[in-house]
Amino acid sequence: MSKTGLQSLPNLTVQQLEYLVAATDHSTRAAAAASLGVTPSALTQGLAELERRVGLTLFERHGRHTQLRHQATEVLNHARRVVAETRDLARWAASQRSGSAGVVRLGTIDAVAVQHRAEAIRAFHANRPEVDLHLTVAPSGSLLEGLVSGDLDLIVCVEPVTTPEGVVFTPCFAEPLHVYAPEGELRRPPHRWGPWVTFPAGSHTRAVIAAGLARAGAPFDVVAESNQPEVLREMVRLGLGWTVLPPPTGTMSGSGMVTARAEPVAHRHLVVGRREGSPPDPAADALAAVLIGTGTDR
Amino acid sequence: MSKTGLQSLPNLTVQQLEYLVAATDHSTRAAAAASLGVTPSALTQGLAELERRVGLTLFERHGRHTQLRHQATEVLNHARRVVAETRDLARWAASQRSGSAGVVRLGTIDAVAVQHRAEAIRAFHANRPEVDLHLTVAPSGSLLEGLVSGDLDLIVCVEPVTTPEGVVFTPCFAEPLHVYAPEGELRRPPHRWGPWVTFPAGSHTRAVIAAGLARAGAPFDVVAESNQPEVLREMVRLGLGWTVLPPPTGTMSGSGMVTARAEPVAHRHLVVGRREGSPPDPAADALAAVLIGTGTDR
DNA sequence: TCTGATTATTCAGTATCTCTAAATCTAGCA
DNA sequence: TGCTAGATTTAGAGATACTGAATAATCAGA
Repeated sequence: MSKTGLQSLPNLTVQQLEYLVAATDHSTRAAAAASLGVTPSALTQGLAELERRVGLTLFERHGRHTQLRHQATEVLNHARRVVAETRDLARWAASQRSGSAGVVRLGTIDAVAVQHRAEAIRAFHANRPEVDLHLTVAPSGSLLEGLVSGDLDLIVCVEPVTTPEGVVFTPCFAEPLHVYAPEGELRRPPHRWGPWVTFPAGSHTRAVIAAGLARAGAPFDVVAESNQPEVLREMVRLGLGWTVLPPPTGTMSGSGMVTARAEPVAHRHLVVGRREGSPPDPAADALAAVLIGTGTDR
Repeated sequence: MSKTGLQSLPNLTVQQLEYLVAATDHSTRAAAAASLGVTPSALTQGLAELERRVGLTLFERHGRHTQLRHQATEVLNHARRVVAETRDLARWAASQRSGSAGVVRLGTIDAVAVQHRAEAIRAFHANRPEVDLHLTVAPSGSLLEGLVSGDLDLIVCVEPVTTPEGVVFTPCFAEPLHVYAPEGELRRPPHRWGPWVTFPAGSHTRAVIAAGLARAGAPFDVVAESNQPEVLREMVRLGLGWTVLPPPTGTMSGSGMVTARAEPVAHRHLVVGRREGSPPDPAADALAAVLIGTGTDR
C-alpha cells in the first residue's frame, strides 16, 4: 500500500504556482524572487519541486537566463488560473471576515418583521448591500427549530419557558399583552373573563398569556385558535370570545374592540437567539446588534 | 517587512482542497479519510489548517458529525474547480511524459521532407494524432540556428564541418552527390570542369561539394548560386555551368542534363540534431528514432 | 584571455509543516 | 451509568521549505 498507490493528484501548492507565474513575468529570477519577497534560492528550489511534482521539465537553461519550454505553457495557464481564483477567494474570505459581505438567514415572528424591527431590518439591508439577507417569518417554535437545525443563523422570537440546549438568547425588548373583549362584555371581573380565542397550543405567546391570566385569576378555556393576530382580532369583533394581544398597529386600532383594562395582563419578552458556540459570523453579529439596539449601523 | 506584508495569497495546497472535497462527499470523516488513504487525524489537521489559511470557519459541529457551514460553499466550489483542473493537468502531464502527446517542432532540409523521410514523417503524423507536429523546411544553416535558439526541437540537416556547441548529431544516412554538366561538355578531364552553379556560400552542402571537387582535382569557380536544386538543374540545362547535386527525383531525371561520372564525387552526410542536454521529450525522441530508422512506430 | 559583475544553482543547517499512532474527548445508545 | 464509534488532540518522526553561504556559469570590458 504505497502512498502513491492510487496515482493521486500531485500536491501542488498555490505558492509554487505563484513562483511559476512570477518567474515567467520577470526577466530574471532574481527580480521574480524579489517581487515575492523570497531569496532566489527559494525560487529555484520551489520551481524544482514543482517540476518534480508535475513530472515535466518546465525550464530550459539558455546561458544565464532560463526560459520556459513551450510544453510549459499549459502548466503556466493552469498556474495563472489557480492563482487568480485563489486571489478571488482570498478577497471574498476577507470580506466575509469583516462582515461586509456574507449570507445571513434571519427568522422572526410576524410582529418583529412587520412592526417593531421593520425599520432596523430595512436599514441593515440598505447599508450592507453585499450581505445576502434571507428573512423567514414564522411562529417562535418553528424559528427555534430552524435555528437548532442550522436552517437559520439568527432569530427573534418570544422567549420560551425552557431554553433549549445549544441556543443562547439575548433580551431584545418586552411587549405588553392586553385583554380584548367583545363590545359590552368588558366590565366583568376576571373570574368571568372568556371564553378565549388565542394562539395554538405550543405557541410561546400562548404560554405567556396563560401564565398572565392565571396570575390575574382568570380562567383560560380556549374556543378558537389561530397564529394570526388579525384573525384573532376579527374573531373577537364577531363575538366569538376574548383574546389577549399586543397593542394593534395604528391602522387597525379600536374598530369594534375594546381593551378590558388599561394595564397589560402580561408581557411577552422578545429575544434574539443564536446557536451556542457558533463560529464567528460578522454579518450575523452586526445584524444581531442592530436588532438588539446596540448596533450603530450608520 | 513581515512575511504577510503584501497581503500575499494563502498557500493552499491541492491536498487540502482534496480533503475538503472528500469531507463533503462522505458522510463521516473516517470514510473520507479512508477514501484518501490517510488517517482521520490527518484529515482533521489538514482541514483545520485549511480553515486557518482561508481565515474562515468552514465546519460546524453538530453532535457527532460536523457539517459544512453555508459560508463554505464558496470555498468548496473553489476546491472542486481546482481539484478538477489539477486532475486534468496531471492527466495531460502523464500523456506528455509518455510521448503520446505533445508538440514537436521539426526542421529539415527540403530533400529530407519531400523525398527521403517523407513517408516516415507521414507515418509518424498518422500514428500519433495527439502529437502536434510543426515542420519547417530550410537550409541546414538556418535549421541549426533554429535548434540552438530553441525555435526547433529536432532537425535533419547536412552535417557541418564543425559541430557547433550545444548540439548533438546522430548520423542518419549519406546521400551521393554527382557531377552534372551541360550536354556535350561531359568528356572533359576534372581539371577542366566548371564553371559551377551551386548552393550559396555558407551552405553545408556546398562545403561538402567543394571538398569533393578538390579531392577530384577540379577547380571550383562559382558563377551562379541558388538554394533550390531545381533552379540549379535548370541553370545547367540552360548551359550556365556545371553543378553537383544528389540524384534527381524520378520525375525530373535526364531532361537535357547528363551525369559526368557514374561515381559520386562526394557524399553529404545527413544527421539528426538535438540540443545537447535537452530535457527528456518523449514525442521528439520517438520522431528522432523514426527519422534515424531505429524507430518502430507500428 | 583574463577579470569582475551578475545571475542561477547547490549545499548545509534550521524552522516549519504534516503525517502516524496513541490518548482523549464527545455524542448517541442500551 | 458504561459502551461504542467518530472526531479531535497530542507527541514525536519524517518530510518540506526557507535562509545564507558557497559554487558555477555567463557576459561585458580591458
